[in-house]
Amino acid sequence: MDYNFREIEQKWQARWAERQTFKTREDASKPKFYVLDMFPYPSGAGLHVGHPLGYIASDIFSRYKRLKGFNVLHPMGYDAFGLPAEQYAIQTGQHPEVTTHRNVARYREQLDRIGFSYDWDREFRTCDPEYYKWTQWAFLQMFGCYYDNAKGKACPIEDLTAAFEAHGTEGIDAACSEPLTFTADQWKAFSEAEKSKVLMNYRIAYQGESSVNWCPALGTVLANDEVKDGLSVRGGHPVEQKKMTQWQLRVSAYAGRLLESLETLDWTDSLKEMQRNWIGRSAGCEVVFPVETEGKRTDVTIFTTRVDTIFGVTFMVLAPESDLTPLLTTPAQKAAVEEYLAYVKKKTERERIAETKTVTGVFSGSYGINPLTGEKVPVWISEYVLAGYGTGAIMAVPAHDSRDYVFAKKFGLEIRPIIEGCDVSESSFDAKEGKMCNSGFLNGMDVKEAIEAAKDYVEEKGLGHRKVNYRLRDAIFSRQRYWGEPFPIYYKNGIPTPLPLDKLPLTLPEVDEFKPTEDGQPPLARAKDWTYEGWPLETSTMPGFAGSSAYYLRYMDPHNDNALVSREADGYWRNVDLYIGGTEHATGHLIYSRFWNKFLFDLGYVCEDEPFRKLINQGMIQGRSNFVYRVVGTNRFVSLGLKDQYETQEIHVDINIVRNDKLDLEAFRAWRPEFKDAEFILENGEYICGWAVEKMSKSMFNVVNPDDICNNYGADTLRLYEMFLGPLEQSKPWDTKGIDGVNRFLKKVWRLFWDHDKFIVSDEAPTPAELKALHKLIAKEQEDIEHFSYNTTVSAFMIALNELQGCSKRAILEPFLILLSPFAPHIAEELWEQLGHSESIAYAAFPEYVAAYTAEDNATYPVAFNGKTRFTVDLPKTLSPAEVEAHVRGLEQTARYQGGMTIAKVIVVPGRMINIVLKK
RNA sequence: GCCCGAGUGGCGGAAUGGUAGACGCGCUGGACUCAAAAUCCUGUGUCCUUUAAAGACGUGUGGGUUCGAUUCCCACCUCGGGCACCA
Repeated sequence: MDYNFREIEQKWQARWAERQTFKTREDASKPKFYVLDMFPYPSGAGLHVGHPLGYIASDIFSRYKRLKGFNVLHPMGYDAFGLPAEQYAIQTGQHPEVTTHRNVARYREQLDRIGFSYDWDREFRTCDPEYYKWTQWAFLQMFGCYYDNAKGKACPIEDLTAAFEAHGTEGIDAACSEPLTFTADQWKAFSEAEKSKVLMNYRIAYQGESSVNWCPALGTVLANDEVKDGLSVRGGHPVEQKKMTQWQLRVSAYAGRLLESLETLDWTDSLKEMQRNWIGRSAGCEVVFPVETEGKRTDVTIFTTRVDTIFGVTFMVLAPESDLTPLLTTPAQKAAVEEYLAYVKKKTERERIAETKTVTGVFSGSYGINPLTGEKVPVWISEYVLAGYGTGAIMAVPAHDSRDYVFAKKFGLEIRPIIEGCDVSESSFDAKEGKMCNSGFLNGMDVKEAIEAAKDYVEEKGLGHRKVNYRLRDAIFSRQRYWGEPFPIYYKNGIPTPLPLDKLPLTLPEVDEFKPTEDGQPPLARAKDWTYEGWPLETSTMPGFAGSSAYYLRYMDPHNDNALVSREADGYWRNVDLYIGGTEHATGHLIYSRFWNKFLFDLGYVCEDEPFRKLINQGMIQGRSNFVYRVVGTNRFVSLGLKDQYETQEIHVDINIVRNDKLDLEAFRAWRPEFKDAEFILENGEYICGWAVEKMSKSMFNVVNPDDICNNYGADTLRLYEMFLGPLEQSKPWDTKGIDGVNRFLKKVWRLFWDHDKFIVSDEAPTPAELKALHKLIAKEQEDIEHFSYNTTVSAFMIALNELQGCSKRAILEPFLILLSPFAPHIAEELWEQLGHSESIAYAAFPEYVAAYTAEDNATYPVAFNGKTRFTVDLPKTLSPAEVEAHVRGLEQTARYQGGMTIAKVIVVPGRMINIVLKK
């Protein structure tokens, strides 16, 4: 019998489904292990060979953990709301649900061929109303909560209103959009609308004004990645910055906790670093500078991390968008300032970022007073100060801040060094080192010392206070689009009011078109009767990350209609033990999920503070493109080795008509009409193509479809080969050339059991050498899988097979199949069954490793003289280093290699190496 | 500009202080075959040498630590990734 992978793979995929081999239940008798892939967005293009890389790795780990006796949760589903389906709908008029359904079916078909051990009973899509009910539910929870800084957690908004009733804002320490102050009496006197507005300032899900990319032509807000060079990516329409009221999530309230608990996670350092940068903690000081405008005094609070340099302040700068800008502009400067503001407003976010080299600004006419020195300094307005960070105002110290320096040079402002011996003639001195000078009481101190001393001083004198700022912004949560979760909010007398929980899910309404309305309303405004009890419902929808923020919780209990996840299921599965996915989600999904989870944790709905304990980022699989070289102006194509003799043009050629870089000439002529009469300049009778590693994409003709690999080599070969390609976390090119190696390996495995039509497995006792090969493999596989070094595990299989050549003994082959089964489950199941087992190999016991079989009695020591190996010697492993040394010193060869020198010392590395150090 | 990560045969890669190049691809020669495919066996870092033995060189470059460095330290070069007026 031959290794008929097609038959075997079909048979076992059907059988796993039929027998529900991978159905998972809570089982208190077993330790749990939750393995999760970042679920895919089902695009119209289907999967290419790069997509399943992470899925294969997680599947191997899942199967391995099952063999180790764990109860493994390994689910899959789809992130199905999103822009591409909607855009396609706008163009074709097809309902996004239809295209999404079609794409999901195609993905499922492709995934099924690879033989994953998912529990498909737990599958759901983020666009299923039964699921997005819980996305809406979570939103309402956030709407109903505020963040109490003193308690360090989210609390019901009722606690806050009770406090307002009792004593107004006195003693409240809550995360808010802007600080408010009122008394209990004032609160009681507020109208319903005013109260609602005040509470919005505190809610975790709130409506607030923020600056967004607005595209008038498309009538929608666009995300930053949908805008390029000030134009919309789709359509090329101009995009402007506009202040709009949007739903937002108060992620910033969690900045400190998101940063701190990074320490507890088993993620790569680079990923944690990316999140740290994104959260951007900076500890500094807020200081009040009184500013005089035409005799009027305004207190301006600035934020700085370098209070120590306050004696070097020679001017101040306001952000153009700051509320203070109009207040501090003198009549004399009014025209100039307004002109500048108009100029700034015209620029898009992109242009502002792109033109960081050009320095712009205008003088306000006002002067601030340095609270430490009493000195008067001019107040400028410049776009290099951001309204959204700190207080939107800074003190400028050009001698010790490079941005202030450039600004001072451009506008001829004073640069005053306050660190001894630094040279500021060419650039500022930003380093936090040196001794202070020209700085009053700070003189003579080291910079680090001075920072603390200055902070203490400012606080003592009541001039300011210590302050920690974060760069992390609140997440804008509404989109003017159709294909997303509707907000469970209606407007009663214009006041945003939550829908009652028993009205969830609020399902997406039908609309005649998926575009915004003519007057710029979101698509949901087209729906008939989009109201609740006669009041209008919110017409924007939630963004893509809403549905993916808590999906890992839903897999624990996917059919529960009473809760996102039951207490029991959550208590059993807790959180994800291993999460595999790409780095591109480092500052999106992986921040939002952590925030979402922490919020639910605060409310007691989940038992773990962090969602993903260990995270592995699989690398990208790039494409390997092939080229042909056309002699310029002709239809002649020259082979790679001869192309330098001609003037040529490089042309991408479909990799499906190239094998081992050799072009199939007939297929090439048939590929495109213009190549029908192509002529070739061959070398050694063949046309050799050039190649390059590029992104896998249709336009490069280098897309490899996993279905083709499954047809030609089988899913087991695909799985092994994807792992064999290189380290999981590294980006690497796909090259189908090498796949024959692993395919050959599987054929050889088959032949251990079958000699043509004869099943040849015997019950003979294995030899010590065979046992040793097996146990070496057991040890290696365990070590490598735990470290996600799958490529070396595949190598270890190949080495073991070479050592076990011709061994058809049951006592060896049974454990060998178990070891192989996570990697190549179909062939392992088939042969396992042929050995007489009726139960699936998936739940066999991982073979135990017997140390005795891997330990050699003798070690072969290389003997080196001054580091150069001269000969080897076989010695029992049991010898102590001293005994080995004595033996080696006594050898005849040792004397021969000494060459008149004397032995200074002998270094023995037990079991590895002997080095004899010689001296004259 | 700042912060990470990586540089090893023709190619993917292995070795984390102890015989560099495991394993696989490709290539060489051979067996089987009328022939091809498939399969099996052999060799395969570079240089010197007719060949072999033996030797020298060899992990981006230059230094250092060490009996011994791909591995640790310093500087530089190249590539990849992330952040970027965040006061």
